[in-house]
Amino acid sequence: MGRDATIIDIAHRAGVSTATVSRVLNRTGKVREETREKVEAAARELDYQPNIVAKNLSTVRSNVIGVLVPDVRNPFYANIFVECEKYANEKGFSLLLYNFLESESLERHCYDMLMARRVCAVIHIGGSVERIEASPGFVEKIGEISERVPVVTSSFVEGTGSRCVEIDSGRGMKLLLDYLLGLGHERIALVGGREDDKPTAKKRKCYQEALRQNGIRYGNYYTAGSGTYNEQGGYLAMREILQKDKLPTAVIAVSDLVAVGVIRAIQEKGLEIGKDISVASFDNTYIAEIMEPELTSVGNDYGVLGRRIIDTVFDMMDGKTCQDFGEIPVRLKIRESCS
Amino acid sequence: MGRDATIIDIAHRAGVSTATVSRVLNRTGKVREETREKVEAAARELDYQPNIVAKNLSTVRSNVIGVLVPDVRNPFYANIFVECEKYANEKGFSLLLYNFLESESLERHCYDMLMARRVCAVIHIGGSVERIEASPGFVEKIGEISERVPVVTSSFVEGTGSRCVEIDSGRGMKLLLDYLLGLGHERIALVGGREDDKPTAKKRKCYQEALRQNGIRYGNYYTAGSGTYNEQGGYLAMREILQKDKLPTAVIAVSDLVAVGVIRAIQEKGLEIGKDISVASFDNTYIAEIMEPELTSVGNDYGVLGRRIIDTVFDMMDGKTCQDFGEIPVRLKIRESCS
DNA sequence: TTGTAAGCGTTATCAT
DNA sequence: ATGATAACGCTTACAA
Repeated sequence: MGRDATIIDIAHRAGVSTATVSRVLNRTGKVREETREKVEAAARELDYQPNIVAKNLSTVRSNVIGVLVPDVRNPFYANIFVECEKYANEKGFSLLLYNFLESESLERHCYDMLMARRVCAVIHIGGSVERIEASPGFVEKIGEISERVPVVTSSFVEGTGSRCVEIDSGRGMKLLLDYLLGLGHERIALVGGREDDKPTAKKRKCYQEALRQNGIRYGNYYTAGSGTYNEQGGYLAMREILQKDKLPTAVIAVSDLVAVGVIRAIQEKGLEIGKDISVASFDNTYIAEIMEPELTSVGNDYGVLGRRIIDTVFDMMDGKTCQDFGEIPVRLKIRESCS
Repeated sequence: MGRDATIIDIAHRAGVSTATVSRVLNRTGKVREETREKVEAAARELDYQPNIVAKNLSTVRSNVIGVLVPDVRNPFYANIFVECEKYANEKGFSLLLYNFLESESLERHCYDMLMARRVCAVIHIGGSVERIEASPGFVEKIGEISERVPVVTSSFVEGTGSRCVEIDSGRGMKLLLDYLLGLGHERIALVGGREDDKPTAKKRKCYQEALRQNGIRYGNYYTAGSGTYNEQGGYLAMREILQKDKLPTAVIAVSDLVAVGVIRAIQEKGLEIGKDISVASFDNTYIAEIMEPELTSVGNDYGVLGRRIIDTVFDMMDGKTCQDFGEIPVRLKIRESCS
């Protein structure tokens, strides 16, 4: 099994210089038609596969983008990843994925790995970038890195060169509330999410404002939901709520996964979803579709989110003075869990 | 923003040669304690980050492993990816993930990208490697690649240098059937999966054998399920089954996702899961946990699967004459969907 | 239009 | 124990 063919081999075979080969292969610079053909033929005959490692070293610019997410097993992040991947691959970029699994130290370590690999950009969704109180050292780190390569995050990280692509969760909450209010609900609970998380904070703020504007005050159904975003968190939070004497008629979960737990708690109590208590949530992942009853959920189009993220990365790489994108629009998908 | 510090900078600062710096940084070769300290200090002061690209070019051996899966949005693949990632990262390897999204041409293209990036190994789960009739050219391609770098697949690909790590779906089927038979079921349907897929074929074979051994013949409930592995496929297949005059008392879905569709069809018909018709499935992903009722499912420990895959990759890289691992054990997780 | 040759940041082989 | 220096495969001024 001989070593891979290199441009030197091609150059020899075609009787030209490596420079010419490079020019042909990359369609950069002028070459005579005849020469081009000779080179291309040689490349084909040798079954040439470019060595991107060498290319990257030479150009000091790799074409892999590092992607940091809490956990791809969560469909929300998987959706984002896949959509980003589609557009990135189209442009010849690959994605190096790291799951930091809720571990802050791992999250930090991932950054080191990304830098060591000289990724040409990093996309950081969730985790530290969404903390209201950034953990010490984190902002410095991201600031430092964003000086070297484009960094795109899911929330604004002040004092760094990073850009963010945010989902319009404020509007999402408004859509949800309008819908529920329109349905006649007045006792609406909000469940899940951690206290110090920006998207959650935004949702809560909108929630409180909207209720106030409608002259409703049921803040007592507003709960931290054990600070998590998973089923467990939703379940525990809902159990707590179900102990109160005056139950809500509707509950909004900060994510589909949380809603799953909420639903479980409600059903366990012998109540019926969409009848005794309506449930709606954020994200609109496939989880919402497979539940029974199907979940009414508000979410963004992951295709446009992915494209925006990648476009932002490219704009930054091109040195364009791009500002943060406006928030990604969301829409309400009405299914069966509310009435 | 000055360029990154290189080992040359460190060498200057520490007053030694780059060779020595390299030896210190990689703990390879002997260096005087004093020298070591000087170098380490210099590295620290310059905030040195190794350039893995250069290292890879120099060693002709990258340390990223390419991972090919149909779609990480499917929790089954996401589980595998995350577990592989854990062990790989531990050893200083990163995973380059590609989703080929059921597209055979994309699958092929992914291979080219992986090769161009000089990944040091490839892990290929699902898709073409599981076809009974390999698509033309595919075996050649994988054979060719497996001559260059270790290739680990989820099914045996004959005539190539690849190794496989298989899940013991035969045993899984047996567990499921024993359980169901023990519960008194005799009319057991099998739903989902494509005709020309090895794991599915294996399940079907075991299914038929086990039924025959028990003197049961309900092959008429055995269906191709529209050839898919998703909810839609399960739904359609189950609808078909529900039109027959003699309904099965239990159905086995080839995956949790398929089971979701099966359940939907059953409930739509006004029947009750676990009472009128029992449902069980393969994979035991979190989907099985969030369903209502919770799904009885047979699956493997993704932690051991991931470790086996990565271990196999390492063994192959070390040139160990490793044989295929025996099949990954599975176990039955009994929940509420059967009775 | 094409060629020459100097990097890109490491590693690893020889010397010393 | 350490230092020179030739790779590794490609890009890209600069020359011709």
